[in-house]
Amino acid sequence: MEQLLPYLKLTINRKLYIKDPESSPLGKEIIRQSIDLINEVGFEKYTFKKLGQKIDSNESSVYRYFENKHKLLLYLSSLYWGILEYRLVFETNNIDDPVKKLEAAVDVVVGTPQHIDTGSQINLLALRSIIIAEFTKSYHNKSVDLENKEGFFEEYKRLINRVVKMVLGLNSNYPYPKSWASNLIDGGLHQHFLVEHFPSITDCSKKQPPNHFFKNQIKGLIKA
Amino acid sequence: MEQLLPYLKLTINRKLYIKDPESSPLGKEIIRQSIDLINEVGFEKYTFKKLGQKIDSNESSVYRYFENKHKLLLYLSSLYWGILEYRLVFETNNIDDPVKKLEAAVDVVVGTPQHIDTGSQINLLALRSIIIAEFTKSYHNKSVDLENKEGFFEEYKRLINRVVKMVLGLNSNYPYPKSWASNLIDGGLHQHFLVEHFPSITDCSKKQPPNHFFKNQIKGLIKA
DNA sequence: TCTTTAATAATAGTAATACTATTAATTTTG
DNA sequence: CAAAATTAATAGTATTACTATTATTAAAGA
Repeated sequence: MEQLLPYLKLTINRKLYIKDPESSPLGKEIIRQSIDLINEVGFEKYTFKKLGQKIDSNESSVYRYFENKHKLLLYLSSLYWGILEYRLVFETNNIDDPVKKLEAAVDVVVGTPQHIDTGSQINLLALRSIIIAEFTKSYHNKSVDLENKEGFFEEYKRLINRVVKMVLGLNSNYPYPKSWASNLIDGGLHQHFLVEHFPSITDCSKKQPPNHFFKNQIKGLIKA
Repeated sequence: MEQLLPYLKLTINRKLYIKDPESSPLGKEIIRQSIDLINEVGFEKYTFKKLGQKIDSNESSVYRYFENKHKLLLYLSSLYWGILEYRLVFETNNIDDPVKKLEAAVDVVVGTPQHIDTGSQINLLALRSIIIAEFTKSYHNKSVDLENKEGFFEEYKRLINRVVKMVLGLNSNYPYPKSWASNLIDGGLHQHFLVEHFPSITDCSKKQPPNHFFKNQIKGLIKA
């Protein structure tokens, strides 16, 4: 199992929270309901005040868990990528054929999220919607480099590097394994977004989801 | 010349501005200096007040041109995509070989921006930096669908659809021409961002820029 | 040239946001 | 059961994204 399980719970960078939200019912409620609220009103209109009301608690109580909403978004993102990493390793572990392995990886990484028991019950579909709509905002700012140094994007990068290995397992001479993998993650989110909001510039749809588009590229990868 | 030139100046949606910034020296200064200022401090910290000071003018004067900074970002984006569309048509017009044509398209669309005379002198490299860092924010919000209906993303979609035609010119049976083209635009920006901030998850660099990565995919497109 | 109009500048003000600080009430734990 | 930790409630601050009003300057028409 590639010593993975210890990650899932543990790797969310401690600097992302003040008090571990997994350590109390209020903390878990903050996560659960933040996902719903951000999904509902969007990250810009989401405030700790509104969240406090929603969870029958208080703005200042939320601030005891998270320094600010930006950090909370980074936390949710890490959670999402962590869950995907878990499923990625789990679901590709026993596949030997490198093509099938990468196909399975694409399905995990850009396909519909499968439920997984993470202790607290979170709405994974809502979480993915948030990631699709808001993840880019978490790094498109002037403090990326600092926050990257602090390790706030480790889960994200680790996931990508797992895909990179699978691409190389398919064709060790392919010159763009990292770009292909990072484009898979980012592009997967983007195609999902287009299906919802800009259907005229994507061939993907509910019936032909984004993972099909990327799996279609795999044969090209072998020869490249 | 595919009746293109009339576009460039004219197509920026009138609803994006209150008073056409091209219609006065102050307006042109607003655009020019906004590009510099956003590039410098980031879109979040960019305010009309700061801009007013920078151009030795006034916050309220800026508001006479743009309803808010979100509209200004949409304006700058349309300007950028409009310029690319112009160059795209111009530089691929005389190429018959569909592979070479698409390669040229990729170079225009994700390569380094070439200077073009747009009347007012704008810093195209700075504008591209803004697009790389901020364009996704212009549609990742709750009003996308409305704003899309209003035509605020026409330049963007038109550019993509021009690339779509070239992909189909190469292989009319390829099932994902739109997704490939939209992924080219979005993924191109993303790879540029990675080169600057997350070099560990991209194979691209200054020497091996993102357009190489996408041109490498073209052969796979023919057989797909 | 004078006058009207339009464009711009200056100032002030408002509602909302993203917090901080303080104190009070409640829970947990040793 | 007392001390410590957690949570709730309230208030306050700096900044932002505007709106409104008035004053000043420039341009354009008669």
